[in-house]
Amino acid sequence: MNGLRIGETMDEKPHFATDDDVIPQVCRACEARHGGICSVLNGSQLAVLNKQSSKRTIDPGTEVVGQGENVNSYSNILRGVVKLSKMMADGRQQIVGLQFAPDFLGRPFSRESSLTAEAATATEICAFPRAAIERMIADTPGLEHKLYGQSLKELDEARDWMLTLGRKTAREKVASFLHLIATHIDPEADDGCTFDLPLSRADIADFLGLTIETVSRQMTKLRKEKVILVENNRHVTVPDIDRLNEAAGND
Amino acid sequence: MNGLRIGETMDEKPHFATDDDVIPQVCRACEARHGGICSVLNGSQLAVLNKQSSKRTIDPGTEVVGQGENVNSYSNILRGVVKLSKMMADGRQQIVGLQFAPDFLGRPFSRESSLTAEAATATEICAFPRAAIERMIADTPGLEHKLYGQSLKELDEARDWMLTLGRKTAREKVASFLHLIATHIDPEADDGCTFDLPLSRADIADFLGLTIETVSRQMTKLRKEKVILVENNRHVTVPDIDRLNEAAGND
DNA sequence: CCCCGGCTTTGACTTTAATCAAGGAATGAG
DNA sequence: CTCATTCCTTGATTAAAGTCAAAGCCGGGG
Repeated sequence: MNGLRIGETMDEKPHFATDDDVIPQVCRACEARHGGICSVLNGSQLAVLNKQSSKRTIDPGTEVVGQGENVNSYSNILRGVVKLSKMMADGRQQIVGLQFAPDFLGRPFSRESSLTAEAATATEICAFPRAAIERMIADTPGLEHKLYGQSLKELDEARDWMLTLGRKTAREKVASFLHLIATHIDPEADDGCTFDLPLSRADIADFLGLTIETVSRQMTKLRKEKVILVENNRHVTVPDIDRLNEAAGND
Repeated sequence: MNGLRIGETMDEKPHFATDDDVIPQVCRACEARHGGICSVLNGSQLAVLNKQSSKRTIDPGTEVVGQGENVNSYSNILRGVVKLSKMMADGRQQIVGLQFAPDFLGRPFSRESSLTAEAATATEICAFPRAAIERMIADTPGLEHKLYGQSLKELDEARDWMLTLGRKTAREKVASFLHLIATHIDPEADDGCTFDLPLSRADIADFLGLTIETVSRQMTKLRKEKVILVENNRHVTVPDIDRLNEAAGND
């Protein structure tokens, strides 16, 4: 990105340590210290945040924040998949994003959530009080930079998905979804990856703007054409990611 | 938002002026100094930027940036409407956002544009070289904060639109579009607003994930039901914005 | 082990929007 | 003014996805 400091740890160098250099014990092995927002914080900032943070495990299907609710905490996703969705008054629902570890969960500077965040799989988060984060953002430009970066990434993803929702066929939509999951869950495998779907057919339908039945039919077709292999409904193998990508309409 | 300085002008106060207080002549009446990113810059910063900036008028249908092109400048929209769109290899297109004055146009920290920006109406922009803005972002936290704010706004809008694309009927989509334009072009009018559509039927179709014919049919229906009045294809009057909002599925 | 519940698949039929095909207004050039 | 072009509307037909209904699969509890 630009010239801002990325907050590398100085653990290795033997020198006279200050508070800023000491990483709290619980943070050391934490996923969020890698790619997450905590990677731009120094030791004393981590210590401050850590004192107010609480780790929570969330069962699939449990809401983290509800649409229209007041938000009093933000969090880092440490494990699992969180779905962000919007609901219309008559119950129609659309999933507008999926978040994976170590994403930051929450929309800064907005008291009321315009969407629902719900665990799709077993999920672990590290939650902070609203005020603690906002104070830290205000006097840590690097943190705001990091958050800005995530929001730009989410914006790119949202716009990609708008193309999928508006212009792709049911078949292409399902293939696009499988491709999205494949590249997020099994990022290294360029060829022949395998994973468990984090979403039920109903969730997939809500993500793709389709019905359960249509998702099921298209999955069956892709299976019969050997673009994917499916075991036990949830477990998918993609023998050739390029073929899947082609089925998704990305030439 | 938070406690960051919003960069108010000090023109009025009689005191010993520094360079920072003097607003360049051309910026004084500029829309971007109001809500745009220039509102967080001081006089000397505006002067620096101003020296490298160029105002340009862009005809409808002209590309500002092309999908896949390298980006070497960013700009402020001073007048008009810019459409952001994505195209698939086979020509299917989706408009993924509309930008109005005084929005900032460009995606910081990405060399290559993932979308096309094209003037929808006669548009005026103030363009800056890439490097000038990025340097200024790096040492002006208030500027990055402002840009972050715009990106969060765009993300909210993108997600709202995902619900429209994925879950609304053709009628609701068209009504949603009209509502969006009504609230952006004629923001004060709570009741009985009137405006010119900035987009052709083809563009509206590309924004809504529909065909031209379906857009036209739904416009006709809404006209026959007196939800809207249409003159000369482009000029629309909304007698009751709540009825339009209801037709858009927002109860 | 079997039964029950939820999730998923499959089939028959309906509905919505897309496609194909004319025809009609508005705009601009000559 | 007239013609040509582009944009928009309307109608008839088709295709894609939705709805309704039933049956299969899988996992957990008794």
